[in-house]
Amino acid sequence: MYKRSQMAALKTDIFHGDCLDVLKKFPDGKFDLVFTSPPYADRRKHTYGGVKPEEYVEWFLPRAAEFRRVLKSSGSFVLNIKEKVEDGERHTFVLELILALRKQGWLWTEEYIWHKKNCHPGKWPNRFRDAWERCLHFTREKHFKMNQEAVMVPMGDWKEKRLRSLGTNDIVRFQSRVGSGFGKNIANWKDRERAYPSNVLHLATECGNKDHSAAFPKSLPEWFIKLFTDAGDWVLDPFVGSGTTCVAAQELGRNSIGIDIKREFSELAENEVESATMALMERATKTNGYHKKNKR
Amino acid sequence: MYKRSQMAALKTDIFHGDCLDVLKKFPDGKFDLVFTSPPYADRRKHTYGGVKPEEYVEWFLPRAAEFRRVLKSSGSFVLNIKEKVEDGERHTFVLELILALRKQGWLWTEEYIWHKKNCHPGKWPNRFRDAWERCLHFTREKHFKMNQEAVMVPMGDWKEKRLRSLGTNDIVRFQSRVGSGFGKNIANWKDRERAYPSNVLHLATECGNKDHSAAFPKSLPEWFIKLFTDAGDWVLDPFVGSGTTCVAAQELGRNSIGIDIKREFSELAENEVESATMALMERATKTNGYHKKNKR
DNA sequence: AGCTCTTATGAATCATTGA
DNA sequence: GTCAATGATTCATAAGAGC
Repeated sequence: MYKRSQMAALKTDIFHGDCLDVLKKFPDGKFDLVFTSPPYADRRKHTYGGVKPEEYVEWFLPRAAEFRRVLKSSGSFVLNIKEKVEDGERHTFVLELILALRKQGWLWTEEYIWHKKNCHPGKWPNRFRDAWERCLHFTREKHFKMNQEAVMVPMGDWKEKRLRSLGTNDIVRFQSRVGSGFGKNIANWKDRERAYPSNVLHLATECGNKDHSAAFPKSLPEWFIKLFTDAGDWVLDPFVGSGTTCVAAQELGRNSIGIDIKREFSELAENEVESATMALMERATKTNGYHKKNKR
Repeated sequence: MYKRSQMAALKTDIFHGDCLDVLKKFPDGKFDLVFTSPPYADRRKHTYGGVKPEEYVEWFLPRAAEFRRVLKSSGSFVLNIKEKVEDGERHTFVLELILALRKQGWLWTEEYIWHKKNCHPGKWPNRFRDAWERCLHFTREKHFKMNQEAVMVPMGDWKEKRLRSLGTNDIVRFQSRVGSGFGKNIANWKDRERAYPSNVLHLATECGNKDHSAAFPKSLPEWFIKLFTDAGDWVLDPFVGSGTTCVAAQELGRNSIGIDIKREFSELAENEVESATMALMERATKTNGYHKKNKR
């Protein structure tokens, strides 16, 4: 919850264009976190992104160099990505990208796993449903900003009391919450103890009744924003899509810049951010309502 | 549960030596599955395996060539591995290994994630607990043996509610199909109690009362043995350690060969297999007890 | 408010058909 | 023959409606 005065100071801007060009405007070391989910390599030319797997690394590297320039030395770069299947095999372009980014000077500090609890259904003779994506964590330096306490998870004495009455599915689900820090019921639990999460995040993909679709749920950037930035810091998403990262940043009191090459996306992102702003302000107004009324 | 006669026909052998040499004894295409968790690369020389990260790929490749030779063309090679942290960064030798194995002719069909539900505790300033490992799935051919039904899991509780009435969207989806698919499909769903798993495995690490610790729980090889072999097939673990893979294979009615270069391990594995055999036979004896008594 | 129940849909992949 | 489009298959979640 943020007061109006704080919100007013917050900046959230969406730019239309190729991040390679747009980022030229920004000074060195502006951002504390780059979080993004770039267009995945795709064999078909005319889909969004349309970068062929063979050319992906080459296409990505100059952009990554700009991310590196505008990132603070204490900052983090989190890349949400997953290789598709082509011709029955997993692509190797993500592996090659990791190797190439290291050559560019990035440290491959960690690989977080996003476990998609409700992955896409389907059945094939040679594989199961793909229920995970990589969240690659790169840094410029060995020492970087990390607020581990910000993503701690409440834990109850669930082992003794509840475990027996639950089915296996519930246990998995419970573990999921402990691992991720999300889930509505968590607020209701008595906060007896708090535990650090692991490097496996259990989040469902958002599949509400929205007319557009984000690549990832808001809770994904939320988690990394809380972990790698403080309030008032600057977050960048160079492939912002429908604006999810910027909305998350704004709601958490961080400044953010989003860039997208598709006009329909940058416009959509602006709308998303705007309506999120309205919602936040409304909440803030209600919270401060009594004072405001009296002052008038 | 297997009868004595079946068990008697089962072979489970442990060999001492470097798998590169030992495998020379075996003919081409003997095995249906190679499941293993090799010694991890380690900077410190005197630990088990003692292979340096820089030399890991070079060390692994000739052995992988032998695995490939002794594997049936319909077989699978599952490699449980995870890069350690060195100097604050994740090693890249696993990525390089995947690329090298593809060059050797393997197909990188899939990457399964083993989510370690109760992973090792610990706290570091720059990372969380590591709660996952890779299970890399390589094959020789695009079409290979896969018994998906053998690893199906109970469905979530959503099913009962869902099936009471079909949503309009379901109807639309069904209608998009040709002709009589509608009724057929409902029947499919109604009888379905079990669902196919995803490529994320939720298994706890074993923390039993044993005085030694296996690298992975028995349930890990069990899952892949059920998935990629039939009863009576042949399983190989070229770095068998304490024998977990062979025990799992035997209990599932598969023949198996285990190899380890450390004598203490190959001996331990033999003991493990032997006591597992005893346990199995005892169970079988009890099951068949009535007949046996009468026959005597 | 807090349940239960309904409904849409999601960075999927393979086999088949069509150009 | 190569490449692109379409259909078939499938599970779990959360928003929204109803009570």
